[in-house]
Amino acid sequence: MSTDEPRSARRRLSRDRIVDAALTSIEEHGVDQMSMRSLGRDLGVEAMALYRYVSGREDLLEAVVANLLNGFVERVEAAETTSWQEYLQHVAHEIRHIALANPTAFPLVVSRHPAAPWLRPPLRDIEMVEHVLATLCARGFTDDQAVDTYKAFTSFLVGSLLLEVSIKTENIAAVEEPMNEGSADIPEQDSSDDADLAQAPHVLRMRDRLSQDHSEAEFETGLESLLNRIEHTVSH
Amino acid sequence: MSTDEPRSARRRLSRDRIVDAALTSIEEHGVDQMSMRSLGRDLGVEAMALYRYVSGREDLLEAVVANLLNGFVERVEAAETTSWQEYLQHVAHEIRHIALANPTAFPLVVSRHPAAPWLRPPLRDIEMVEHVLATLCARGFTDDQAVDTYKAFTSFLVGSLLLEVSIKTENIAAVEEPMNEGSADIPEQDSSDDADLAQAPHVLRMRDRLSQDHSEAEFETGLESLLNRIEHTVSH
DNA sequence: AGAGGCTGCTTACGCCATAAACAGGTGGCA
DNA sequence: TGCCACCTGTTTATGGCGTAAGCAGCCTCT
Repeated sequence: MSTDEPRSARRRLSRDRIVDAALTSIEEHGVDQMSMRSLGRDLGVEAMALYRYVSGREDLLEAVVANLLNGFVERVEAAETTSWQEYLQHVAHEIRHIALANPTAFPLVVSRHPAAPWLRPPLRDIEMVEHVLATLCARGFTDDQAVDTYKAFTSFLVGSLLLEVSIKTENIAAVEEPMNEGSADIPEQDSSDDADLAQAPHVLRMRDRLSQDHSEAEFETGLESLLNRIEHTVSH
Repeated sequence: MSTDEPRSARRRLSRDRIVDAALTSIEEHGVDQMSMRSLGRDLGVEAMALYRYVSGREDLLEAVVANLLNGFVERVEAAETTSWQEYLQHVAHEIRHIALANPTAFPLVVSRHPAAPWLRPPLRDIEMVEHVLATLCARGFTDDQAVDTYKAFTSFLVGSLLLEVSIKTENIAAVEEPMNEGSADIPEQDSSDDADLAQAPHVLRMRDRLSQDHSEAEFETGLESLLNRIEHTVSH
Protein backbone atom coordinates (compact mmCIF):
# COMPACT_ATOMS: atom_id res chain seq x y z
CA MET A 1 0.00 0.00 0.00
CA SER A 2 2.19 2.72 1.39
CA THR A 3 5.39 1.40 -0.12
CA ASP A 4 6.70 4.68 -1.42
CA GLU A 5 10.14 3.17 -1.29
CA PRO A 6 11.82 1.89 -4.42
CA ARG A 7 12.03 -1.84 -4.57
CA SER A 8 15.72 -1.78 -3.68
CA ALA A 9 15.01 -0.29 -0.26
CA ARG A 10 12.19 -2.67 0.52
CA ARG A 11 14.33 -5.76 0.31
CA ARG A 12 13.85 -8.54 2.76
CA LEU A 13 15.31 -8.11 6.16
CA SER A 14 18.14 -10.33 7.24
CA ARG A 15 20.54 -10.49 10.12
CA ASP A 16 23.41 -9.39 7.93
CA ARG A 17 21.51 -6.46 6.55
CA ILE A 18 20.61 -5.36 10.06
CA VAL A 19 24.15 -5.71 11.35
CA ASP A 20 25.53 -3.80 8.40
CA ALA A 21 23.02 -1.01 8.89
CA ALA A 22 23.87 -0.89 12.57
CA LEU A 23 27.55 -0.53 11.88
CA THR A 24 26.88 2.20 9.35
CA SER A 25 24.62 4.04 11.75
CA ILE A 26 27.15 3.76 14.56
CA GLU A 27 29.92 5.16 12.42
CA GLU A 28 27.71 8.00 11.26
CA HIS A 29 25.95 9.08 14.43
CA GLY A 30 27.66 7.36 17.32
CA VAL A 31 26.74 4.31 19.37
CA ASP A 32 24.25 6.15 21.57
CA GLN A 33 22.18 7.27 18.63
CA MET A 34 21.88 3.75 17.30
CA SER A 35 18.56 2.71 18.75
CA MET A 36 16.32 -0.09 17.62
CA ARG A 37 13.84 2.50 16.48
CA SER A 38 16.30 4.59 14.48
CA LEU A 39 17.73 1.46 12.96
CA GLY A 40 14.27 0.35 11.95
CA ARG A 41 13.77 3.77 10.38
CA ASP A 42 16.99 3.35 8.42
CA LEU A 43 15.78 0.02 7.11
CA GLY A 44 12.25 1.22 6.39
CA VAL A 45 10.79 -1.05 8.98
CA GLU A 46 9.30 -0.95 12.46
CA ALA A 47 11.68 -1.48 15.34
CA MET A 48 10.06 -4.71 16.45
CA ALA A 49 10.67 -6.30 13.10
CA LEU A 50 14.36 -6.43 13.95
CA TYR A 51 13.68 -8.75 16.85
CA ARG A 52 13.04 -11.58 14.44
CA TYR A 53 16.76 -11.55 13.61
CA VAL A 54 18.46 -10.25 16.72
CA SER A 55 17.45 -11.07 20.25
CA GLY A 56 17.94 -7.53 21.48
CA ARG A 57 20.13 -4.52 21.36
CA GLU A 58 22.96 -6.19 23.26
CA ASP A 59 22.94 -9.10 20.89
CA LEU A 60 23.03 -6.71 17.96
CA LEU A 61 26.09 -4.88 19.30
CA GLU A 62 27.66 -8.26 19.90
CA ALA A 63 27.02 -9.11 16.28
CA VAL A 64 28.46 -5.80 15.11
CA VAL A 65 31.69 -6.60 16.92
CA ALA A 66 31.78 -10.06 15.46
CA ASN A 67 31.18 -8.57 12.05
CA LEU A 68 34.10 -6.20 12.46
CA LEU A 69 36.43 -9.08 13.11
CA ASN A 70 34.95 -11.12 10.31
CA GLY A 71 37.41 -12.48 7.85
CA PHE A 72 40.29 -11.50 10.05
CA VAL A 73 41.75 -14.97 10.31
CA GLU A 74 41.36 -15.57 6.60
CA ARG A 75 43.18 -12.39 5.72
CA VAL A 76 45.98 -13.15 8.15
CA GLU A 77 46.38 -16.63 6.76
CA ALA A 78 46.29 -15.39 3.20
CA ALA A 79 49.58 -13.61 3.68
CA GLU A 80 51.70 -16.49 4.85
CA THR A 81 54.51 -15.32 7.07
CA THR A 82 57.79 -16.94 7.90
CA SER A 83 58.76 -15.63 11.33
CA TRP A 84 56.57 -15.04 14.35
CA GLN A 85 57.70 -11.43 14.28
CA GLU A 86 56.38 -11.01 10.79
CA TYR A 87 53.23 -12.80 11.80
CA LEU A 88 52.52 -10.53 14.75
CA GLN A 89 53.31 -7.50 12.64
CA HIS A 90 50.75 -8.66 10.17
CA VAL A 91 48.13 -9.28 12.83
CA ALA A 92 48.76 -5.88 14.35
CA HIS A 93 48.41 -4.08 11.05
CA GLU A 94 45.32 -6.03 10.18
CA ILE A 95 43.60 -5.03 13.40
CA ARG A 96 44.80 -1.48 13.10
CA HIS A 97 43.24 -1.39 9.69
CA ILE A 98 39.94 -2.56 11.12
CA ALA A 99 40.12 0.01 13.89
CA LEU A 100 40.85 2.91 11.57
CA ALA A 101 38.13 1.85 9.15
CA ASN A 102 35.57 1.82 11.99
CA PRO A 103 36.84 4.29 14.56
CA THR A 104 33.52 4.81 16.32
CA ALA A 105 32.57 1.17 16.59
CA PHE A 106 36.01 -0.14 17.45
CA PRO A 107 35.86 0.62 21.19
CA LEU A 108 32.98 -1.86 21.37
CA VAL A 109 35.47 -4.63 20.72
CA VAL A 110 37.16 -3.80 23.97
CA SER A 111 34.33 -2.51 26.12
CA ARG A 112 31.85 -5.32 25.71
CA HIS A 113 32.05 -8.34 27.91
CA PRO A 114 34.06 -11.18 26.51
CA ALA A 115 32.62 -14.37 25.19
CA ALA A 116 34.79 -16.48 27.46
CA PRO A 117 34.87 -14.73 30.82
CA TRP A 118 37.84 -16.68 32.07
CA LEU A 119 39.93 -15.46 29.16
CA ARG A 120 41.90 -12.80 30.88
CA PRO A 121 42.89 -10.37 28.24
CA PRO A 122 39.33 -10.38 27.03
CA LEU A 123 39.58 -9.85 23.33
CA ARG A 124 36.35 -11.23 22.14
CA ASP A 125 36.98 -13.34 19.18
CA ILE A 126 38.13 -16.72 20.32
CA GLU A 127 38.96 -17.72 16.79
CA MET A 128 41.54 -14.99 16.67
CA VAL A 129 42.99 -15.86 20.05
CA GLU A 130 43.31 -19.45 18.96
CA HIS A 131 45.05 -18.46 15.77
CA VAL A 132 47.63 -16.35 17.55
CA LEU A 133 48.35 -18.96 20.20
CA ALA A 134 48.55 -21.76 17.68
CA THR A 135 50.92 -19.84 15.44
CA LEU A 136 53.20 -18.89 18.29
CA CYS A 137 53.33 -22.48 19.49
CA ALA A 138 54.02 -23.67 15.98
CA ARG A 139 56.96 -21.26 15.94
CA GLY A 140 58.45 -22.89 19.01
CA PHE A 141 56.97 -20.88 21.85
CA THR A 142 56.23 -22.70 25.07
CA ASP A 143 52.72 -22.35 26.41
CA ASP A 144 53.87 -19.83 28.99
CA GLN A 145 55.73 -17.79 26.44
CA ALA A 146 52.77 -17.83 24.09
CA VAL A 147 50.40 -16.66 26.79
CA ASP A 148 52.68 -13.90 28.00
CA THR A 149 53.26 -12.75 24.47
CA TYR A 150 49.57 -12.78 23.71
CA LYS A 151 48.82 -10.66 26.73
CA ALA A 152 51.52 -8.08 26.09
CA PHE A 153 50.58 -7.90 22.44
CA THR A 154 46.89 -7.46 23.16
CA SER A 155 47.56 -4.79 25.71
CA PHE A 156 49.72 -2.86 23.28
CA LEU A 157 47.13 -3.06 20.53
CA VAL A 158 44.28 -1.96 22.74
CA GLY A 159 46.16 0.99 24.14
CA SER A 160 47.51 2.25 20.87
CA LEU A 161 44.38 1.78 18.83
CA LEU A 162 41.94 3.11 21.39
CA LEU A 163 43.89 6.31 21.59
CA GLU A 164 44.25 6.50 17.87
CA VAL A 165 40.57 6.06 17.09
CA SER A 166 39.58 8.45 19.85
CA ILE A 167 41.41 11.08 17.86
CA LYS A 168 39.25 10.44 14.84
CA THR A 169 35.98 10.36 16.78
CA GLU A 170 36.20 13.41 18.95
CA ASN A 171 33.16 15.32 17.79
CA ILE A 172 31.01 12.52 16.49
CA ALA A 173 28.15 13.09 18.94
CA ALA A 174 28.86 16.68 19.89
CA VAL A 175 25.67 18.68 20.20
CA GLU A 176 26.12 22.34 19.56
CA GLU A 177 23.29 24.50 20.79
CA PRO A 178 22.74 28.14 19.86
CA MET A 179 24.42 30.14 22.57
CA ASN A 180 21.65 32.13 24.22
CA GLU A 181 23.62 31.90 27.41
CA GLY A 182 22.48 35.10 29.06
CA SER A 183 22.48 33.82 32.62
CA ALA A 184 24.30 30.74 33.76
CA ASP A 185 22.03 28.95 36.20
CA ILE A 186 24.84 27.02 37.71
CA PRO A 187 28.18 28.53 38.67
CA GLU A 188 29.58 27.36 35.41
CA GLN A 189 32.97 26.58 34.11
CA ASP A 190 31.91 26.64 30.50
CA SER A 191 35.19 28.32 29.84
CA SER A 192 36.98 25.55 31.70
CA ASP A 193 39.15 24.97 28.68
CA ASP A 194 40.52 28.44 28.70
CA ALA A 195 40.73 28.65 32.46
CA ASP A 196 42.65 25.40 32.69
CA LEU A 197 44.78 26.32 29.76
CA ALA A 198 45.80 29.54 31.41
CA GLN A 199 47.18 27.38 34.21
CA ALA A 200 48.92 25.08 31.76
CA PRO A 201 51.66 26.95 29.93
CA HIS A 202 53.45 23.85 28.72
CA VAL A 203 50.31 22.36 27.27
CA LEU A 204 49.61 25.68 25.63
CA ARG A 205 53.08 25.96 24.20
CA MET A 206 53.09 22.40 22.84
CA ARG A 207 49.54 22.63 21.65
CA ASP A 208 50.52 22.26 18.04
CA ARG A 209 52.82 19.35 18.64
CA LEU A 210 50.29 17.62 20.86
CA SER A 211 47.57 17.82 18.28
CA GLN A 212 49.72 16.62 15.43
CA ASP A 213 48.93 13.09 14.48
CA HIS A 214 51.95 10.86 14.28
CA SER A 215 50.01 7.78 15.27
CA GLU A 216 51.30 5.76 12.40
CA ALA A 217 54.98 6.21 13.25
CA GLU A 218 54.32 5.85 16.96
CA PHE A 219 52.44 2.64 16.35
CA GLU A 220 55.26 1.22 14.28
CA THR A 221 58.05 2.04 16.71
CA GLY A 222 55.99 0.87 19.65
CA LEU A 223 55.23 -2.39 17.92
CA GLU A 224 58.82 -2.93 16.94
CA SER A 225 59.97 -2.26 20.46
CA LEU A 226 57.43 -4.70 21.82
CA LEU A 227 58.55 -7.40 19.42
CA ASN A 228 62.15 -6.81 20.40
CA ARG A 229 61.26 -7.15 24.03
CA ILE A 230 59.42 -10.39 23.39
CA GLU A 231 62.30 -11.72 21.33
CA HIS A 232 64.71 -10.93 24.12
CA THR A 233 62.47 -12.57 26.71
CA VAL A 234 61.89 -15.68 24.67
CA SER A 235 65.59 -16.31 24.08
CA HIS A 236 66.31 -16.03 27.79
CA MET B 1 5.44 14.37 57.11
CA SER B 2 6.86 11.41 55.26
CA THR B 3 10.40 11.90 56.43
CA ASP B 4 10.88 8.45 57.85
CA GLU B 5 14.57 8.84 57.27
CA PRO B 6 16.86 9.63 60.15
CA ARG B 7 18.27 13.10 60.06
CA SER B 8 21.64 11.82 58.95
CA ALA B 9 20.26 10.50 55.71
CA ARG B 10 18.26 13.64 55.04
CA ARG B 11 21.30 15.89 54.91
CA ARG B 12 21.45 18.67 52.44
CA LEU B 13 22.31 17.78 48.91
CA SER B 14 25.55 18.99 47.43
CA ARG B 15 27.47 18.43 44.26
CA ASP B 16 30.11 16.44 46.12
CA ARG B 17 27.58 14.24 47.82
CA ILE B 18 25.95 13.52 44.47
CA VAL B 19 29.20 12.76 42.73
CA ASP B 20 30.29 10.45 45.53
CA ALA B 21 27.00 8.60 45.44
CA ALA B 22 27.28 8.29 41.68
CA LEU B 23 30.72 6.77 41.89
CA THR B 24 29.57 4.33 44.56
CA SER B 25 26.56 3.34 42.52
CA ILE B 26 28.65 2.86 39.39
CA GLU B 27 31.11 0.63 41.18
CA GLU B 28 28.31 -1.39 42.71
CA HIS B 29 25.89 -1.82 39.83
CA GLY B 30 27.66 -0.68 36.69
CA VAL B 31 27.48 2.53 34.70
CA ASP B 32 24.28 1.63 32.88
CA GLN B 33 22.37 1.15 36.10
CA MET B 34 23.35 4.57 37.37
CA SER B 35 20.35 6.62 36.33
CA MET B 36 19.25 9.97 37.67
CA ARG B 37 16.29 8.24 39.19
CA SER B 38 18.21 5.48 40.92
CA LEU B 39 20.71 7.99 42.16
CA GLY B 40 17.93 10.13 43.58
CA ARG B 41 16.59 7.03 45.28
CA ASP B 42 20.00 6.38 46.81
CA LEU B 43 20.08 9.89 48.18
CA GLY B 44 16.50 9.86 49.40
CA VAL B 45 15.47 12.52 46.93
CA GLU B 46 13.58 12.94 43.69
CA ALA B 47 15.61 12.71 40.50
CA MET B 48 14.94 16.30 39.54
CA ALA B 49 16.50 17.57 42.71
CA LEU B 50 19.88 16.52 41.36
CA TYR B 51 19.58 18.95 38.50
CA ARG B 52 20.21 21.81 40.87
CA TYR B 53 23.76 20.67 41.30
CA VAL B 54 24.46 18.88 38.05
CA SER B 55 23.40 20.04 34.65
CA GLY B 56 22.59 16.55 33.41
CA ARG B 57 23.74 13.00 33.31
CA GLU B 58 26.67 13.75 31.04
CA ASP B 59 27.88 16.48 33.31
CA LEU B 60 27.60 14.14 36.25
CA LEU B 61 29.72 11.47 34.59
CA GLU B 62 32.17 14.18 33.69
CA ALA B 63 32.32 15.14 37.34
CA VAL B 64 32.80 11.53 38.41
CA VAL B 65 35.84 11.30 36.17
CA ALA B 66 37.22 14.55 37.52
CA ASN B 67 36.63 13.27 41.01
CA LEU B 68 38.58 10.11 40.28
CA LEU B 69 41.60 12.11 39.23
CA ASN B 70 41.23 14.47 42.16
CA GLY B 71 44.31 14.94 44.25
CA PHE B 72 46.39 13.11 41.73
CA VAL B 73 48.83 15.95 41.17
CA GLU B 74 49.16 16.60 44.89
CA ARG B 75 49.98 12.99 45.60
CA VAL B 76 52.52 12.85 42.81
CA GLU B 77 54.18 16.01 44.03
CA ALA B 78 54.17 14.81 47.62
CA ALA B 79 56.66 12.11 46.72
CA GLU B 80 59.38 14.20 45.19
CA THR B 81 61.35 12.26 42.68
CA THR B 82 64.86 12.75 41.38
CA SER B 83 64.89 11.25 37.89
CA TRP B 84 62.24 11.42 35.22
CA GLN B 85 62.20 7.64 35.22
CA GLU B 86 61.30 7.60 38.86
CA TYR B 87 58.74 10.30 38.23
CA LEU B 88 56.97 8.43 35.46
CA GLN B 89 57.07 5.26 37.54
CA HIS B 90 55.33 7.12 40.29
CA VAL B 91 52.71 8.59 37.98
CA ALA B 92 52.04 5.19 36.48
CA HIS B 93 51.58 3.53 39.84
CA GLU B 94 49.40 6.35 41.07
CA ILE B 95 47.05 6.00 38.13
CA ARG B 96 47.10 2.23 38.34
CA HIS B 97 46.04 2.58 41.94
CA ILE B 98 43.13 4.77 40.93
CA ALA B 99 42.14 2.32 38.22
CA LEU B 100 42.20 -0.70 40.50
CA ALA B 101 40.31 1.12 43.22
CA ASN B 102 37.55 2.01 40.76
CA PRO B 103 37.61 -0.68 38.12
CA THR B 104 34.11 -0.11 36.84
CA ALA B 105 34.32 3.64 36.58
CA PHE B 106 37.84 3.82 35.23
CA PRO B 107 36.96 3.21 31.58
CA LEU B 108 35.01 6.46 31.71
CA VAL B 109 38.29 8.30 31.97
CA VAL B 110 39.19 7.03 28.55
CA SER B 111 35.86 6.74 26.83
CA ARG B 112 34.42 10.17 27.48
CA HIS B 113 35.28 13.02 25.22
CA PRO B 114 38.28 15.00 26.26
CA ALA B 115 38.14 18.47 27.71
CA ALA B 116 40.53 19.81 25.11
CA PRO B 117 39.58 18.22 21.81
CA TRP B 118 42.81 19.17 20.11
CA LEU B 119 44.78 17.29 22.74
CA ARG B 120 45.58 14.21 20.81
CA PRO B 121 46.10 11.52 23.34
CA PRO B 122 42.91 12.62 25.02
CA LEU B 123 43.48 11.98 28.66
CA ARG B 124 41.02 14.27 30.27
CA ASP B 125 42.66 16.04 33.08
CA ILE B 126 44.65 18.92 31.70
CA GLU B 127 46.22 19.55 35.05
CA MET B 128 47.82 16.14 34.87
CA VAL B 129 48.98 16.57 31.31
CA GLU B 130 50.54 19.86 32.26
CA HIS B 131 52.30 18.31 35.22
CA VAL B 132 53.83 15.54 33.18
CA LEU B 133 54.98 17.83 30.39
CA ALA B 134 56.37 20.40 32.80
CA THR B 135 58.29 17.79 34.75
CA LEU B 136 59.75 16.21 31.65
CA CYS B 137 60.84 19.60 30.35
CA ALA B 138 62.34 20.46 33.70
CA ARG B 139 64.36 17.26 33.42
CA GLY B 140 65.85 18.38 30.15
CA PHE B 141 63.45 16.98 27.56
CA THR B 142 62.90 18.99 24.44
CA ASP B 143 59.31 19.78 23.57
CA ASP B 144 59.27 17.08 20.93
CA GLN B 145 60.70 14.51 23.27
CA ALA B 146 58.25 15.44 25.98
CA VAL B 147 55.29 15.11 23.65
CA ASP B 148 56.43 11.80 22.22
CA THR B 149 57.08 10.46 25.69
CA TYR B 150 53.71 11.63 26.92
CA LYS B 151 51.95 9.91 24.07
CA ALA B 152 53.76 6.61 24.42
CA PHE B 153 53.32 6.67 28.17
CA THR B 154 49.62 7.43 27.96
CA SER B 155 49.07 4.73 25.42
CA PHE B 156 50.81 2.17 27.59
CA LEU B 157 48.80 3.13 30.66
CA VAL B 158 45.50 3.03 28.87
CA GLY B 159 46.17 -0.33 27.29
CA SER B 160 47.45 -2.03 30.39
CA LEU B 161 44.92 -0.62 32.81
CA LEU B 162 41.87 -1.04 30.62
CA LEU B 163 42.67 -4.70 30.23
CA GLU B 164 43.44 -5.09 33.88
CA VAL B 165 40.23 -3.51 35.11
CA SER B 166 38.19 -5.41 32.57
CA ILE B 167 39.36 -8.53 34.34
CA LYS B 168 37.97 -7.32 37.61
CA THR B 169 34.66 -6.18 36.17
CA GLU B 170 33.63 -9.06 34.02
CA ASN B 171 30.41 -9.95 35.69
CA ILE B 172 29.43 -6.63 37.22
CA ALA B 173 26.31 -6.19 35.15
CA ALA B 174 25.71 -9.80 34.38
CA VAL B 175 22.11 -10.75 34.87
CA GLU B 176 22.00 -14.06 36.58
CA GLU B 177 18.75 -15.90 36.31
CA PRO B 178 18.05 -18.51 38.94
CA MET B 179 18.98 -21.66 37.13
CA ASN B 180 18.37 -24.75 39.15
CA GLU B 181 21.70 -26.10 38.10
CA GLY B 182 22.80 -28.06 41.08
CA SER B 183 26.00 -29.68 39.99
CA ALA B 184 28.44 -29.40 37.13
CA ASP B 185 26.96 -32.48 35.54
CA ILE B 186 25.47 -30.58 32.69
CA PRO B 187 28.24 -29.34 30.46
CA GLU B 188 26.25 -27.18 28.08
CA GLN B 189 26.21 -23.38 28.20
CA ASP B 190 24.83 -21.04 25.64
CA SER B 191 26.77 -23.70 23.78
CA SER B 192 28.42 -20.99 21.72
CA ASP B 193 31.30 -20.96 24.14
CA ASP B 194 31.83 -24.67 23.96
CA ALA B 195 31.33 -24.76 20.25
CA ASP B 196 34.03 -22.18 19.75
CA LEU B 197 36.20 -23.81 22.33
CA ALA B 198 35.96 -27.15 20.59
CA GLN B 199 37.54 -25.45 17.60
CA ALA B 200 40.21 -23.88 19.79
CA PRO B 201 42.43 -26.59 21.24
CA HIS B 202 45.25 -24.23 22.17
CA VAL B 203 42.96 -21.89 24.01
CA LEU B 204 41.48 -24.86 25.76
CA ARG B 205 44.84 -26.27 26.74
CA MET B 206 46.13 -22.93 28.03
CA ARG B 207 42.87 -22.06 29.68
CA ASP B 208 44.40 -22.10 33.12
CA ARG B 209 47.39 -20.04 32.18
CA LEU B 210 45.26 -17.55 30.29
CA SER B 211 42.98 -16.97 33.21
CA GLN B 212 45.75 -16.51 35.71
CA ASP B 213 46.21 -12.92 36.67
CA HIS B 214 49.78 -11.73 36.45
CA SER B 215 48.79 -8.17 35.69
CA GLU B 216 51.02 -6.72 38.33
CA ALA B 217 54.22 -8.29 37.02
CA GLU B 218 53.23 -7.65 33.42
CA PHE B 219 52.57 -4.04 34.21
CA GLU B 220 55.95 -3.63 35.85
CA THR B 221 57.98 -5.23 33.10
CA GLY B 222 56.03 -3.41 30.42
CA LEU B 223 56.57 -0.12 32.17
CA GLU B 224 60.24 -0.76 32.65
CA SER B 225 60.65 -1.68 29.03
CA LEU B 226 58.84 1.46 27.97
CA LEU B 227 61.06 3.63 30.13
CA ASN B 228 64.14 1.97 28.68
CA ARG B 229 62.93 2.63 25.20
CA ILE B 230 62.28 6.27 25.99
CA GLU B 231 65.66 6.59 27.62
CA HIS B 232 67.30 5.15 24.55
CA THR B 233 65.37 7.45 22.23
CA VAL B 234 66.06 10.56 24.28
CA SER B 235 69.81 10.00 24.35
CA HIS B 236 69.92 9.56 20.59
C1' DA C 1 -7.80 -24.74 -2.38
C1' DG C 2 -6.19 -24.94 2.07
C1' DA C 3 -2.81 -24.92 5.87
C1' DG C 4 0.96 -23.52 8.17
C1' DG C 5 4.94 -20.89 8.75
C1' DC C 6 7.63 -16.49 7.85
C1' DT C 7 7.64 -11.79 8.18
C1' DG C 8 6.66 -7.53 9.62
C1' DC C 9 3.17 -4.44 12.16
C1' DT C 10 0.44 -2.78 16.24
C1' DT C 11 -0.18 -2.06 20.77
C1' DA C 12 1.37 -1.62 25.34
C1' DC C 13 4.37 -1.32 29.54
C1' DG C 14 7.78 0.52 32.27
C1' DC C 15 11.93 2.70 32.18
C1' DC C 16 14.70 6.81 31.08
C1' DA C 17 16.42 12.17 30.78
C1' DT C 18 14.82 16.42 31.39
C1' DA C 19 11.89 20.96 30.85
C1' DA C 20 8.77 23.83 33.55
C1' DA C 21 5.97 25.19 37.11
C1' DC C 22 5.44 25.02 41.93
C1' DA C 23 5.64 24.74 47.29
C1' DG C 24 7.88 24.73 51.83
C1' DG C 25 11.05 26.57 54.60
C1' DT C 26 14.74 29.78 55.96
C1' DG C 27 17.21 33.86 56.23
C1' DG C 28 17.72 38.92 56.06
C1' DC C 29 15.86 43.23 56.97
C1' DA C 30 12.32 46.58 58.32
C1' DT D 1 6.91 41.23 64.59
C1' DG D 2 5.91 41.15 59.63
C1' DC D 3 7.36 40.55 55.07
C1' DC D 4 9.75 39.22 51.07
C1' DA D 5 13.15 36.99 48.34
C1' DC D 6 15.67 33.00 47.79
C1' DC D 7 17.18 28.41 48.10
C1' DT D 8 15.72 23.65 47.98
C1' DG D 9 13.32 19.93 46.59
C1' DT D 10 8.72 18.17 44.46
C1' DT D 11 5.21 17.67 40.96
C1' DT D 12 3.80 17.19 36.53
C1' DA D 13 4.50 16.39 31.80
C1' DT D 14 6.85 15.26 27.26
C1' DG D 15 9.06 12.44 24.28
C1' DG D 16 12.41 8.79 23.70
C1' DC D 17 13.89 4.18 24.67
C1' DG D 18 13.96 -1.44 24.82
C1' DT D 19 11.07 -5.01 24.36
C1' DA D 20 6.94 -8.46 25.54
C1' DA D 21 2.76 -10.17 23.27
C1' DG D 22 -0.34 -10.77 19.91
C1' DC D 23 -1.95 -10.09 15.10
C1' DA D 24 -2.32 -9.88 9.85
C1' DG D 25 -0.72 -10.60 5.33
C1' DC D 26 1.87 -13.29 2.13
C1' DC D 27 4.62 -17.50 0.37
C1' DT D 28 5.12 -21.98 -0.34
C1' DC D 29 4.07 -26.68 -0.33
C1' DT D 30 0.80 -30.07 -0.63
